[in-house]
Amino acid sequence: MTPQLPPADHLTLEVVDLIATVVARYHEEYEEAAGKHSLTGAQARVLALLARDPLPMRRIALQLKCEPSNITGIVDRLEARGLVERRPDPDDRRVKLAAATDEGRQTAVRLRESLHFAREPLAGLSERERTTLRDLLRRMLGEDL
Amino acid sequence: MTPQLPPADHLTLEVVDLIATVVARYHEEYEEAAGKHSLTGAQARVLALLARDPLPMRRIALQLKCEPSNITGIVDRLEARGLVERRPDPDDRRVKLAAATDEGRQTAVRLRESLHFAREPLAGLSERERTTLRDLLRRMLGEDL
DNA sequence: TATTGTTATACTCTATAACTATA
DNA sequence: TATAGTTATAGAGTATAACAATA
Repeated sequence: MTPQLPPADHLTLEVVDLIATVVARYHEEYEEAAGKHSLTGAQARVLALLARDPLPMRRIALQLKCEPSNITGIVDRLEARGLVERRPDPDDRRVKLAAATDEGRQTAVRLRESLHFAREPLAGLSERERTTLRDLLRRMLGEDL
Repeated sequence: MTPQLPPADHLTLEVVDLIATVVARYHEEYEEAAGKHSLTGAQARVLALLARDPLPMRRIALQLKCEPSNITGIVDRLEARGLVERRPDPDDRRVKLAAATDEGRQTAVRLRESLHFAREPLAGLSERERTTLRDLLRRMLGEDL
């Protein structure tokens, strides 16, 4: 069953609305930044993941919360552009490890640098305010961080 | 040119990371809530818009920030399910107004009620904290609200 | 038998360009 | 001629089901 919630007061609805705006703004900027590198959002997310560590295809699907069959195509397209490569896993010959190439890592870094969202607006807040914001967001998100 | 930003400090990066988590969480819940009503995310967003007011196709595209040609298909599918209907605009015969049906409005209400995100976690904050969060988010988002 | 990655299929969303009917 | 909505098309993401190789 869906948990029952008390009727939301005006203040809560206002905060929910602000969060929805943040979400919309964040997504626009992410897609725009990806587009500047001729990447789709999904490709950019996978590349950002692989820039940290090589991962089995299955693990990528878990991170993106989509079916493993979809990852095949996304990695195919990244591989065709030389940003990612597939390597065998020495421990399990069923597994393929997707890994970012040097060029892929460079692209990931430039992508992250072009993602100004939240960084630019946060510059308008004092350190004390940013700390408050951090603590409130942490409590909102709960223990599972 | 992309505006130059000072190198981000640890605190700022942490807040950016928390916001990214909020964004991811919000999207998961939105898609899940839409799915429970057999709607895609795009269909749910359009339905939510039309539940407030009838809109010309063009205006829907502006709100969703996509090409007008895409709206045709989305409204087609909502119309096929009886959630939305197309009406002529008496003032301009080129324009078609998309409007939610009674059933569409009911679905929109249930959709919004099943969107617990941000409402549930916010319940853990005091009114004073929610006010602080609201003010900080407002300042982050700037004047263009 | 179970698991990993892939293929095949179908649907939706997306942008682009061409078309129609109005203005 | 300009605009609103549509159609046609192609590419990408998504889920489902079936498959080969490996465990």
